Amino acid sequence: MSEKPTRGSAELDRLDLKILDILQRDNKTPQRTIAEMIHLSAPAVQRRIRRMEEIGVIRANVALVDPARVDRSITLFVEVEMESERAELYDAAKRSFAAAPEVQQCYYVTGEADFILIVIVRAMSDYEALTRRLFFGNNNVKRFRTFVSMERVKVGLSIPLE
Amino acid sequence: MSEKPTRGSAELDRLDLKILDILQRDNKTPQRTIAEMIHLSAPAVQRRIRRMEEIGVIRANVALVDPARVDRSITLFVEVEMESERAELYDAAKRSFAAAPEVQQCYYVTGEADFILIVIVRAMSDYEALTRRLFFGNNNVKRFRTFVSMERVKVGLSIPLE
DNA sequence: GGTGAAATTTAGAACCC
DNA sequence: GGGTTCTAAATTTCACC
Repeated sequence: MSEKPTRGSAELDRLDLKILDILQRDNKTPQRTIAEMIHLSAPAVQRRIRRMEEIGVIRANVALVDPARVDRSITLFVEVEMESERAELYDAAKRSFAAAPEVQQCYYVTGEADFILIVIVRAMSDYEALTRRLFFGNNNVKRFRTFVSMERVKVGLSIPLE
Repeated sequence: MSEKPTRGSAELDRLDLKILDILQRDNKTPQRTIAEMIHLSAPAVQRRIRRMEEIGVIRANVALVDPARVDRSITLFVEVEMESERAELYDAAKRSFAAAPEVQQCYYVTGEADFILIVIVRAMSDYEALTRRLFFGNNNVKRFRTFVSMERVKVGLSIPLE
């Protein structure tokens, strides 16, 4: 896990965006096929992909798993409001949230809450245990509100590119 | 008296879960390497992956793109509360939310809101335009609250397995 | 950025438990 | 039914222009 030293070469042209658009849908698409789609040669496509991986535009290549099919059917959203705004306490909370495997995503936000967590668990009892650990076990957590997902209307993890 | 093993559907054994655990981190991992890691042969791994793709356990294989690096740096969370609970109106709202490219994820939830949206835009002006389209343009939207992400503390790529 | 050949990976068939 | 060893096809990778 090394930091990326913001190269000046982080610019993406239209062809790079087209490649990303394809890989966001299916990163198993052969470079040859991509090359035909954007009128380039396969090695040129390969070089662009490698560059985007190196500079961190492409964070990872992953398989998306349906939570319901692996017995992790419950998705929850949690708004967390903190008591004190001291940086050390915030950082401690961040670390504890990020360390929990049930916490799939965690964002520090502005608005009527301080953190928004997306939690995936097998059963509500697992969530109850998590709340005791993360929230009731932290004096700096003033309040939290939970929303239980009943339906994933849209799951797209891809970012709209033009 | 024969038991119904419900084979061929969604039964996953420990080896399947181990494979998923690997592919969720890096789906470019060669089958050969996976095979070594879980002490199996490459074709066996290949058959298991193919099966999990066919029955929908693996939803897709994608590249994860850093929004900030493609000039889509603003992530927003929106709680939407509806006026009427009529199914037709809900479905219409679902469709309009899902159809918007800026809406990366949409969930139907229980709690003090009806929908939670995760929105990614280039600039706040894009979000303002989106609110006019989706919320102010829909009489059935009673209220919505927006949270602006200031930091991605944890970016959930994978579902915790095991 | 393009062209070609080599190396790696994936896909498939035959066989065994 | 699932696993293993083999071979063939496809893809990625790396020389070079």
